[in-house]
Amino acid sequence: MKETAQILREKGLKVTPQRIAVYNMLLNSTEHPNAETIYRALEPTNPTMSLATVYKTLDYFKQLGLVQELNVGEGSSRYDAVVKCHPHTVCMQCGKVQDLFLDELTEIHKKVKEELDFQVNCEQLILYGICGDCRKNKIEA
Amino acid sequence: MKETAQILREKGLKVTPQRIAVYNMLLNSTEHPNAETIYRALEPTNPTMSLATVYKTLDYFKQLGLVQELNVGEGSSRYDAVVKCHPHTVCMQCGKVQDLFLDELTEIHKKVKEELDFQVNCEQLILYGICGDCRKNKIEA
DNA sequence: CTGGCTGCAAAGTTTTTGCAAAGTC
DNA sequence: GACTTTGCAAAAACTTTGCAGCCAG
Repeated sequence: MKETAQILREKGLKVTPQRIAVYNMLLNSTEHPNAETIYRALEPTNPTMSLATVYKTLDYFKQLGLVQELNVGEGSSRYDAVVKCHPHTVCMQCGKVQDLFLDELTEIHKKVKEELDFQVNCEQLILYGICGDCRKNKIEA
Repeated sequence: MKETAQILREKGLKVTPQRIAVYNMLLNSTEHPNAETIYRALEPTNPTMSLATVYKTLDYFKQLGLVQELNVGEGSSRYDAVVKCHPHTVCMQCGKVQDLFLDELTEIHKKVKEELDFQVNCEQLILYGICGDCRKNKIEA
């Protein structure tokens, strides 16, 4: 696996501890954290880290295609280091956000192009519902 | 067509000029306005209308299923009086947001249920791209 | 060194809240 | 008349900005 430092350098960014920390946190997490969550996770190990830097860093990363911003209807944006367009499920009970990969979407792109003359670049599909765990807990309760 | 006043009454809401105005504006527009836009559109005819009331009204409507909130990645939320879950296209050039109806999504719901044990209630599919008009203008320019 | 990066605090946006006055039923 | 709803202003929540000092290359 490529070094985070090298990836940043290739994108023309200076390599700083803050940037490495943010990117690694996103790579090693599946929870799609928001800026605040990233900040709080990194604060203990990077005592000088500031929330503004997290925002600035995420903004750079987003523009350089290193991360994807995701808004599932909460107040704040979540971030995902998986950059390729892919759907997400959002559990309306526990709030968990999970990745998902579906082939069916390419067909939809084609159809929309033909029928509406709309050229799709990227899509965001958010499936709201109740995850298996929460359904189980509901029945037990 | 059912009277707006009657719809509100059936939902257990008191009928006020502000609520009628907001709901009618959403019904008669296809632009998926945000709270600010609604407010500015109604201000001339409803001089006492306030932005806070627009927000409160939209919040009631959302909870009662009269409108749908839509976040396409701008700072603010847009609102749609078409309540049934349906996809939207967002033109990355002109910003236009359009409705779309696709049957393919029911299949996706079924697949996600079977493979991930995730029960989908509602989905939000946003297709980002360039609309026909903008592509035409680009070629001409 | 030098230009980009950080961290702070202040400001900007969007949305929510508290409460007195007004309006609905 | 009882109880909501409104509108104002203040506050909250999230994000961006300005700038002095710091750090990577």
